[in-house]
Amino acid sequence: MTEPVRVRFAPSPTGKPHVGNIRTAMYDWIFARHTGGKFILRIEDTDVARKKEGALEAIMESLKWLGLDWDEGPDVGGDYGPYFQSQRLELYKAAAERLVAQGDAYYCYCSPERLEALRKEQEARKQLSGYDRSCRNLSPQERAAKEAAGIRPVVRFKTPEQGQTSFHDLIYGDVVFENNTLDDFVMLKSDGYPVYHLASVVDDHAMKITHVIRDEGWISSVPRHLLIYKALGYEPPQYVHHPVIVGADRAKLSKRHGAVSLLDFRDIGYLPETMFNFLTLIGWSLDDKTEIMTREQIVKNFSIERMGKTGAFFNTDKLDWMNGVYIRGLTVEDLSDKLLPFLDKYLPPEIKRPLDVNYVKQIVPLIRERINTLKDAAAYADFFFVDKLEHDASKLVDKKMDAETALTALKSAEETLSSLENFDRDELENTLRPLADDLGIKAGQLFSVLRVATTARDATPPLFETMAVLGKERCLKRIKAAISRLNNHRD
RNA sequence: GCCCCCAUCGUCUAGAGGCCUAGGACGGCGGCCUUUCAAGCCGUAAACAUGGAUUCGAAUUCCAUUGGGGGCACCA
Repeated sequence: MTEPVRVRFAPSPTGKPHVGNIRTAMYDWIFARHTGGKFILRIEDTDVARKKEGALEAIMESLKWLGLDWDEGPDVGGDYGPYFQSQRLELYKAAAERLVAQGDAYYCYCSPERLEALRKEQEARKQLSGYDRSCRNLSPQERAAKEAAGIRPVVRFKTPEQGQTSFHDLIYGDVVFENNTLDDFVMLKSDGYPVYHLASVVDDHAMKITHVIRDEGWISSVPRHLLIYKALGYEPPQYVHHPVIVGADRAKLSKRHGAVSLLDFRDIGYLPETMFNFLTLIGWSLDDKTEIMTREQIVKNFSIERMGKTGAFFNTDKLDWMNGVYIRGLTVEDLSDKLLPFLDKYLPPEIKRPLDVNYVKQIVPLIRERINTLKDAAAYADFFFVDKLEHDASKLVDKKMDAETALTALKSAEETLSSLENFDRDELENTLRPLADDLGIKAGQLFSVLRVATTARDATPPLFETMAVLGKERCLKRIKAAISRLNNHRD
């Protein structure tokens, strides 16, 4: 019988998680849900210096926004807590001391200065090879002297100098390392905090983690982990390393690649379902054609075997397209609700708040297939809200028309429209098409002038619908304004 | 310098020896629809890094080379 799957997302609280970090969490979560296992959130806060205020909140917020709920973690607890490594220091210390007692580790009293000098020298010789093991065989007397001098030691692992360490990665396959390419790495710092290698091994074992899913960059530290597992007599987990997301320069994604935090995408108006779908598709595919998938479909069909091993670029063009697909799939009600806070935030400040929900609902069908992010709506639809339009005289006069004709058209339109009773889409069309005939111009020409007059734009949703939503009063006012603008311009 | 990983259209990918004159998607280009802009639909250009080897047959296997990425911290 196989044990139930337990996977963990183990971020260190150093900032807002970017899409690469979060994709790892997604694979964890999807795999857990797919197998009916548990998804655990563990905070690796063992580096006091790098810890950032608000990072924990940002991590949880990111996960929640994407719908990645955790079964055990800092806030919800669980049988294997605590879930902050800073609260598990005794465990790491005990493990380290045990390894020292067993002869698999030793105390090292080398000063940071000495290590720094050593590294410098190795770099100069182009022979980086790690710690020189000078404390590996200190005599009891030597050690006592160092202790007496008040030096707080670190604990280093006694890496075998021969043999090899290998493992089978579920994505990358078999990987072999020569032990003599590894050094005696630090497990426990002098401040009593563990280093990642020790802490993650101790915790993964204590928390009964079955699969370690993390990015490819960790492959090179697996042998260290394996060595610790072996010394401690623990069974190692299955390893699942996945490729990273890269920036435009093909280097691993990081802060310097711009706005890549997941929460930034939320704030620009990408939908969580878009991000979920899109991010899984970087590095995983269902088949040779399926791209738009619900969370349920992904969970149901997910498999590690179908994950790739090549680093991938985060293509925002495709993301925009996909977000558009999801936006168009929303009901008017739903999209209106989602749009409201974005309109509120990004529409010009002089527009009266609160915005009229029912008015927004009328606008939504007109802009739905014209926006790719929720934020786009404000810039696209502001003419529905602003009070005074700034007409561009050159736009008012269509290329195929002179100012005189445009003016005449606007005046006739104003006169005709003012007598309309319903001012709905059909009535507008039934009135304006014949009007173009009467004026002796093409329908398109008339529509063009009216479009600019009523919206100050040359690209808008369909004219009749737009005018109907704007309403008779507002349209007539704007047409009048356009007429006087043209008059002034002519003089 | 040493170690590890990777390599199909511009991008994300399908492809696990013959189904590949390499499929899909985004983006590009052309067209249709059309009152503008979109959306939608149709079409089109575009890739197996290179060299060997194995095989009747290789994008698929093996070995080099080249290129890219990562690691070699009292960071994770």
